[in-house]
Amino acid sequence: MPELPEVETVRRTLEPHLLGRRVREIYIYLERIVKKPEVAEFRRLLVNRTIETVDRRGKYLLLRLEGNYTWVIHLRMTGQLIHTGERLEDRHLRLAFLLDDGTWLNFIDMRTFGSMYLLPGDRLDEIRGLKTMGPEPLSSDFFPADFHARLSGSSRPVKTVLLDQTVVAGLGNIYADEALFLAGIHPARRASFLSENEAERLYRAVIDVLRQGIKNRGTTFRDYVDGAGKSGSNQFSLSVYNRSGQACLRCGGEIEKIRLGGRGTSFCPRCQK
DNA sequence: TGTGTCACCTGAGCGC
DNA sequence: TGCGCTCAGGTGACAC
Repeated sequence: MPELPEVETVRRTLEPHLLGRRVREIYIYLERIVKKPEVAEFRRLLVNRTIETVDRRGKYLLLRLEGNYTWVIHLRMTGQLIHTGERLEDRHLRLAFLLDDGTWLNFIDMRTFGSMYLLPGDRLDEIRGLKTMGPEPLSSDFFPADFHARLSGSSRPVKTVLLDQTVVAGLGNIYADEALFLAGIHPARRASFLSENEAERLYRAVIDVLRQGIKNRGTTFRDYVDGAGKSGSNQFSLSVYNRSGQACLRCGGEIEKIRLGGRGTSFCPRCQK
């Protein structure tokens, strides 16, 4: 599932192919992927506009276009954005963009949760997820004290709080479980009960697991591929996620799986207190 | 206002 | 072999 490291890897692999390019034609096979504006206006605004930057905020890709427009893409659960020489033949191809150099940007999404927007740069606040998004965990304005304060303000389980994009941007189920294991914190602990020391351990762990995920070019269990269609390798470096019933790599105890906030949550009951 | 639950979706895996 | 059920999870909407 695309979380921050996966979206960042997609961004990095697409950037050299998209910078300075213009969309020549758009093929839309599933209109509801386009959330704003109306499909006809989306098409009119996007065609022949030069892509000036390829950025990321949390799990959103932000393609800045000439004329101060931003093309916003969220991959949600199974979205793939793949640059190719030919249009891909795939039953889950939802949109295809022919670029001015004759190459293609394919948007494949099996479960069709993905979303696209095209808005003037000063109207990005119309996307609620962007407007309310918390600090970027790999940026210089993410501080332990602020992170602790955000945790302290919630009585929810700490795992649930880590998934809240208004608290910290970009974490999903995989990296939240991994960060909690690295920090030695039980996922069901009330966030507001974490000590300053524990919050700082978790802060470091969040940064570490995200950096490792980027270094390994993302985690591929089934659907995720980068902008070139290649799988990541971080699934071979995970400690707890998708390892329930197996031995903990640290203590040898059995990894357990519970549900928190409706999400499967893997952890080591011996190592995480 | 904070929190929990559900719907959106499709395919894989499982039991019968 | 085929059917039905459950599970996977990011986010917004809704209820309390």
